[in-house]
Amino acid sequence: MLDELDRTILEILIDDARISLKELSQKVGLSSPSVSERLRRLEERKVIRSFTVDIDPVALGYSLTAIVRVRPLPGMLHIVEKLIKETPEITECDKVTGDDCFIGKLQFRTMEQLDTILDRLAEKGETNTSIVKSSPVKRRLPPLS
Amino acid sequence: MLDELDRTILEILIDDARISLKELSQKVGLSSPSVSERLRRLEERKVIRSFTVDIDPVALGYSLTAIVRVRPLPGMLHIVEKLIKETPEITECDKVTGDDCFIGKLQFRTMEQLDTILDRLAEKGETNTSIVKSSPVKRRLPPLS
DNA sequence: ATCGTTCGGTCAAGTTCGTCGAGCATGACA
DNA sequence: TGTCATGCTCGACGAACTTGACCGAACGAT
Repeated sequence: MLDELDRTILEILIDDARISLKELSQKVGLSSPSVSERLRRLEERKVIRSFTVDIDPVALGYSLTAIVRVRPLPGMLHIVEKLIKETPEITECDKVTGDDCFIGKLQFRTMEQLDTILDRLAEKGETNTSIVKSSPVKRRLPPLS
Repeated sequence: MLDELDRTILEILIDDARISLKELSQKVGLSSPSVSERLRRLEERKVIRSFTVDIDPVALGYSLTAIVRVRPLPGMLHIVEKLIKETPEITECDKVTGDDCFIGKLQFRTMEQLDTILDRLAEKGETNTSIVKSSPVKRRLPPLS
């Protein structure tokens, strides 16, 4: 499915997606056309979803993060889902099993802003909010094995 | 702090971090040395944390995701934190205010694997697990404004 | 066993790209 | 008004990428 070379390539790209093909090919011990072709195939197979940039929310002024669980009031499920999608400060949200229906991450600048956003949600469901104090595990990949 | 051009550059890079300087500079209407310099400064200022690649966990065999909340037993906080960090299937984890102390995301292949991981955690704290059914909001950035 | 095909790989060429230095426009300020 | 800092463009040169031709190993069918 993914051979040793592919894994090496991915690990290098996770750290620096803008590395040149030449340097990348030297690190993995292949020629640059070969690596180029492997990259093409990894993208084609959707192993690589995209090359992107990791931006620090703090640098954008979003110095606070919260995790919000939402349990929509009866009949409100679709309205809540729409509201969540339309709230740009909610930067990710999953629909889950269990009592809570949605669990989302919220980036915000001030408590006042948090309050405003939660007020809107609270009209349509029960919310439960936790402020993030630190992130012991930063986003990482599970083992590539 | 971040002018219009910087925002445009970032938006383009979010979609394609491997775009050439030349093409990027054409899109933003600057010369390539200028864009190169802006990129350098965005990295220097840590607005850009890194260029990376977005890999589909499903392509790695991790077809299931769960969100786990953990409330360590008295005295177990540091042990739980260590355990979480050492569990590679936990791909992100925040320490939060409220009843739960940790909220993490878990990628796994089979229910059996989930069970094994949760068993280990349950020795040291109370856990509450929700299986992800869908992701209405995929990872995105808050407004760059 | 041998032939043909496919799948990765290399190499070399031509082209494209990035970087560097020089020079120019603008605005802040003594 | 002169000076300086900043941020830009331009052009040239060296570096990197893409493309096409070719090679060899693995493998299935005859």
